[in-house]
Amino acid sequence: MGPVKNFELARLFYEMAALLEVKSESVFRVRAYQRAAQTLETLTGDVEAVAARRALTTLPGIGRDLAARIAEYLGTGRIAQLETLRAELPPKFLTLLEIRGLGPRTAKLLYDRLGVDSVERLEELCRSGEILTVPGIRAKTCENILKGIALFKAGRSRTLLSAARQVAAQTVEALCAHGGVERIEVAGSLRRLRETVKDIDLLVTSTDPARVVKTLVTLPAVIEVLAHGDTKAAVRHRDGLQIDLRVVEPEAFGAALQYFTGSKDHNVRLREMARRRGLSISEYGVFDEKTGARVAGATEEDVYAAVGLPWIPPELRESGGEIEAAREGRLPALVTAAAIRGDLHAHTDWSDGHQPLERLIEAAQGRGYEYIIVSDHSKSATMAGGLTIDELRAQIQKIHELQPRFKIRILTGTECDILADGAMDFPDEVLAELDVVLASVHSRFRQTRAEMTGRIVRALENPHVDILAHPTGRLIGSRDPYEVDLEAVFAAARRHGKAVEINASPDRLDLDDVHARRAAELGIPIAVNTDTHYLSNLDNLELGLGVARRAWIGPAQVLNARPLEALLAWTRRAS
DNA sequence: GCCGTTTTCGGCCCGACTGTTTTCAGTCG
Repeated sequence: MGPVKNFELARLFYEMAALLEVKSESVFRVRAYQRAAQTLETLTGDVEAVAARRALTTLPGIGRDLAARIAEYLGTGRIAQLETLRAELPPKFLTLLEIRGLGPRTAKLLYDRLGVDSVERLEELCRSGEILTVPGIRAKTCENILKGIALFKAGRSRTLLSAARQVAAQTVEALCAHGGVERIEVAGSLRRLRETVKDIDLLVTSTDPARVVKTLVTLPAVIEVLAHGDTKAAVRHRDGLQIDLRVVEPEAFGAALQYFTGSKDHNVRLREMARRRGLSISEYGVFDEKTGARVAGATEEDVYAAVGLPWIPPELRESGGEIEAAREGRLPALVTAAAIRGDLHAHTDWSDGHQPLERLIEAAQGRGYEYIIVSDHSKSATMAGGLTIDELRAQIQKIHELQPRFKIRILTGTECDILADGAMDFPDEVLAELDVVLASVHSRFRQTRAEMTGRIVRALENPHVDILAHPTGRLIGSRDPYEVDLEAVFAAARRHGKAVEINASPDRLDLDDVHARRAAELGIPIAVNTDTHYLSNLDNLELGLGVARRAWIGPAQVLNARPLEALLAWTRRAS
């Protein structure tokens, strides 16, 4: 898969940035490495291909020197400068920087003075009190470091978007219930719909700021107050999420919303643009540097307009080319829920779903869909109650009987296992009886990269297969993607006219944003499916659409945004 | 280390809160 090298290099550049920061190198030099890492992380094409075209320096933030480092890595698998930097510090030193509240300065100070080289050693020194011998470290700092260590040990995992959305909704409701809130919005990575988030950013206008801040810090679900000022508070929620609250003036709300939505890198880019125009942007507004007059700030549209840009959807604000696209008037029109005409991945109690066929159909019709698939598991998926051929045929018969009672079109289908050798779990003549065939991997996850890639490519060669479901098999936070060359998989999908799925299950979100963007750029139709097992899962569509929007995908690229007839014409295509 | 609709040199985003400080550095977002 092409982006593997992109990500490897991004990680190495982040590491170099951290090492340089510890060495007290120029913050601008550090930032240059961070920006290059960011560029590599969001690059949808293959960095090796860019290097082959000798076009590395055309990438934003990558100049002569960093291009040379990239070329060095692609050529030799090493970066000499990085190895020199690593040699100057103990191997586990950088993990110290993952402790909240402990930055590069203090970590280096503790290393120089006391030889702190690991989290374990740091904890010993805090507990023994020896750390207090270091100038500038007193009891409070020691206490904060111990808290940070506890947090670090408790697990550094980020929270799933779906869970964070619930906490955010509850918190908003609680704040509104206790008065003082005029307007409240969720900002941050939650608003950008990142797949996981680390904290919840809330933005409020208020007639009584102190009251709102007070409400937050005293909420029963809050287990720790991290900061508590006049217009700002930060607390830890009992489920581990940090919640940051800011109270702002109405005339600055747009500027504050823009600022707190981020991403940080997007904002830096925007502020640089502003500087070049003699403007300065902060969370309080856009200001003329000469006169100090506020020129924008009430709405986000104003803020972007002040630097000559159209409003940019939050999902795109990842410094992945959106500012250039905005400047050139080629921002995509992103897919919305209104464009979705049906769901192409759903289960019933015929396999491992929890609702009868009829309930699924009613619920889908109730959502205003034109069509709903019934795609239960195939026979080899025994754990998931996969259907035998006879059962599948009985289900098809049942669907034909039910159809006249419903306006919505019920599509017959299967989520058919791709067997270890790439054969499909149902024979071709059975697959041919279905409207839509999903193919997916549910077993033998540990095959080699070559085996897994060949397995999936073979499945895509089957003329009856329509959609590759959850293409990488990852479960966020619990199971890594299986080893697979996605670039080869996408090439096969394109060659054989198949679609790939964005699976909207909260812990799947598979494809992810970067790979979905790549697939869509290749012209592969994208199915945004919920993989519903419980009826409430139909609401997960929003999460899948979040991924699609972050992948710059418009309605024309979404398979299940097509009208029924167009969809059926596509599934009946000659392969 | 990067970059240019003020510049190929001299800049590089902005502010709140905390803890340890008599004026500010570090950290975070």
